[in-house]
Amino acid sequence: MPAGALTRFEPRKTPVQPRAAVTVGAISEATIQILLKQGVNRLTTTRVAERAGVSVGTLYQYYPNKQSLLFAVLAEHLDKVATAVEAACEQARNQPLADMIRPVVEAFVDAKMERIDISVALYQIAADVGGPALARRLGQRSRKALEAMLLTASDIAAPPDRFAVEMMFAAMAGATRYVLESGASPAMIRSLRQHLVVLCQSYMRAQSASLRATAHR
Amino acid sequence: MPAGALTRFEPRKTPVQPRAAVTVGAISEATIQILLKQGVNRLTTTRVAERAGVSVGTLYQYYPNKQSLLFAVLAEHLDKVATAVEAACEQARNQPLADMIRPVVEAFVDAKMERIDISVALYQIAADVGGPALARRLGQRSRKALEAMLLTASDIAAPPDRFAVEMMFAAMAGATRYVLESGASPAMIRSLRQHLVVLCQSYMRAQSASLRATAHR
Amino acid sequence: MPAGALTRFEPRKTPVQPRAAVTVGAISEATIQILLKQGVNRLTTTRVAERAGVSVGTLYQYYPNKQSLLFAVLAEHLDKVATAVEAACEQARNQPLADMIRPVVEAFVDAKMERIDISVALYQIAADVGGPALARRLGQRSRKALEAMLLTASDIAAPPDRFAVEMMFAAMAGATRYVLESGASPAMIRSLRQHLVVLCQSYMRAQSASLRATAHR
Amino acid sequence: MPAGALTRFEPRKTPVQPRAAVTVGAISEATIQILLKQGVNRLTTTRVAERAGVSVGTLYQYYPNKQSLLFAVLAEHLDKVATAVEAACEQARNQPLADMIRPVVEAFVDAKMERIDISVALYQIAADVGGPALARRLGQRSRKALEAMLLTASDIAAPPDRFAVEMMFAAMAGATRYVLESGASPAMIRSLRQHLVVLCQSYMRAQSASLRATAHR
DNA sequence: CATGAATGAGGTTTCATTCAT
DNA sequence: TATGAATGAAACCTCATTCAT
Repeated sequence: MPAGALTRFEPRKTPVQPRAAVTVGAISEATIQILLKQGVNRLTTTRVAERAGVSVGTLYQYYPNKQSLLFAVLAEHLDKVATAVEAACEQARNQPLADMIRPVVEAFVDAKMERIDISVALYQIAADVGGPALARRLGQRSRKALEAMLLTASDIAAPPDRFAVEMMFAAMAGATRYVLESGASPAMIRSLRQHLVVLCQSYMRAQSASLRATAHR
Repeated sequence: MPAGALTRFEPRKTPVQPRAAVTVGAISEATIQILLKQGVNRLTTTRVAERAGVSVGTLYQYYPNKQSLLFAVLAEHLDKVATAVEAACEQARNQPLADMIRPVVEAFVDAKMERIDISVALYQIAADVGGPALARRLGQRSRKALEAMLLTASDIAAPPDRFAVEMMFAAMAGATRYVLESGASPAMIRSLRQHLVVLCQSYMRAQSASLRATAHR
Repeated sequence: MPAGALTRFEPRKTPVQPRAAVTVGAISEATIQILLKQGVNRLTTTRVAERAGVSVGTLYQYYPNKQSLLFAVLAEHLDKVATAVEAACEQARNQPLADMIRPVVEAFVDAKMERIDISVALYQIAADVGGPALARRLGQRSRKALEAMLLTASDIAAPPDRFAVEMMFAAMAGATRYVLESGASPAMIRSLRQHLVVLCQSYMRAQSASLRATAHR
Repeated sequence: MPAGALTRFEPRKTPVQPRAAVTVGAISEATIQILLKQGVNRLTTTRVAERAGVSVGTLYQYYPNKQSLLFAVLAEHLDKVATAVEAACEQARNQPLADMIRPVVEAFVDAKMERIDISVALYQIAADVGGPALARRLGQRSRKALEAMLLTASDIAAPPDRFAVEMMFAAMAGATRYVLESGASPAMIRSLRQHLVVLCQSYMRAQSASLRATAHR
């Protein structure tokens, strides 16, 4: 996906009247439902409209094409996740490394799990619709928040470098995806939370330790 | 994708005659090429056949339907990766933990990067064709090999548990995917290799360390 | 288009209030603009209304349907042309044939060229909206005016017959259309004027000359 | 229509097998029939295919889109007319002006009238599909043939200039169109033939006479 | 009167798959 | 066995028109 291609998916018009806002919400929700119950291949604009209780024409008043609909749903979800991570990073400043990582990781997992259905549904459409590009955008936002937070860690001389933070985030996302696509039982989710905390803590520690050694010399 | 759904995608017949093998190879390669140059949405059986230099009819002699074709291509790739990981695990037995992890991680990354084009192309179709299920299958194979290897580690009392190994693998796969979908410049790939080694080593160390502590007491 | 079909297109009501007249004018103008800038295929009632600065609902207050709108615009234009020709015929009575033809032809060309944009735009919709029938109506009006004028020609015994006059008019319209659809540069328009004068003069002369010869014998 | 836009309409593949040739012919004919019996607005690709006795899919094997179908039908017709005019011009060389004009005009009218249905049908689609551009192309071909012929006229010093020839052709086409769209009874067609001969003869005579006068001086 | 959200029939086009040659 | 013309269901999307506000 070339840079800037994301603009193609912008919604057609923002609903102003209350009636319209309801309609748009119903369409979003219908999209998720169909994705979950029927799968991407059976996701058609007609079916979405039908389930949302409106006509296709109405759907196309708000989204210029099918992709923009999927894009909007995906973007909204990713935005929520990124926002949750950012908030957690804000909260967790000025603490030892391990105490920073834990709440952030937990915030990420919790945000993903709040609407498990949505999370699972959206993996299916990420491939079309510029999913990678969106994911990268989300990754960058989170990375910045993480970096800012790590600068305030009370027990390390220098924070891990930019790439390490990206790696951590990508690893976290990958493991979460794996669990979600494997069924995501409550037990698994609990394990995921705990293991991801350990994984991120030890990785960050490893990346910053060497720097601290250098700094102390 | 419900369990057992994978059998639906098996190819129609295994080519034994040399001519047939060539044809099948050409079709596979054509699939990748089109995926890369035109995207999933423009991947049609007719186009694949055309690029492979055969007629659609011939394509349908080897694959009962489009999904089975995609499935075959994806399965072949994942199989190569799993095999590479298994071989590395075999090789790396009876060594300290860190010296085990490194070659295995590197084997994984290298297997993925050997045909970057294929890896990238296949992310696009994974959703359609039972990708998650296949990935899980791959994950299990690799996990078994890893577990067997870890049992022989010379410097830990007890290996990380099953879930931790799965986590590690999923994290590795997720980070790799992120890099591949971000463009995968040679520099990034090098960084990925190094960071993943550290990530996996420190995570495995963390998971086994506590056990060792317990064991030593 | 069957005879009588034109009545179906009459506008819904003639605006009497000044505000309404402004609205109707804006709608007409918007129709032309869209026709020119976007083409018939993108001419939608919504777009016309939008460009005219009113809502679709308002548009439908003045025109019962899309066709009636197009019809009105086309009819208005053709009416102006016919009126211009009639006026010229009125003015040019009681003169030698050649001196009659010239001002009438020039009046026709000038009427068409006064709003080149409209002329060009309307060729696009003529087919849909009973254009041929309207054109015939225009042709008849002009023919009558021409016949009346030709009866007063000072230098011929008998005027060309009815069919010849129709031919002349059709030929004039055809040549004008050709020039308009070829781009209608100022130079071409000048040439068109001159050549059409010659063409019509010589044709009319030819048609009436024989009669004169007969009459003189 | 911008220059070069015509290439967009080229047919998708030329039929080679006899079965395919039949199919293509049937599609063309069906297009004309629907145009005549139902009008442009009811001309849909589905309907064309249905009447041709094939499926829509088949239609799209030979024409990449609806426009290309219409374009092909129109182009074929115009080509026949141009060819007829060229042949007539070829035949009529080295004669007095009037004896040249007559057969050429008659050839044009006859070519148009050979399939009156097609001629009438096609006026409807000319507006889309680059009709003006095609008509211009036809005009140029005919003009060249006419110019070449006029150079051999035995009774004039210099032939009419390029623009005059174009005018004559456009006038002829316009008058013919008028008659066709007015119903084209046999009687009208006979009159049209005769009048157009006179019109063209007298116009060409008028345009070349002045030159002859110049030449004799 | 004006607005503009909603409607839904219907149009264009694609593409997996079959089967006569 | 290989071919590729034919199929037709089904997808996406548009737009003239209505009607509750």
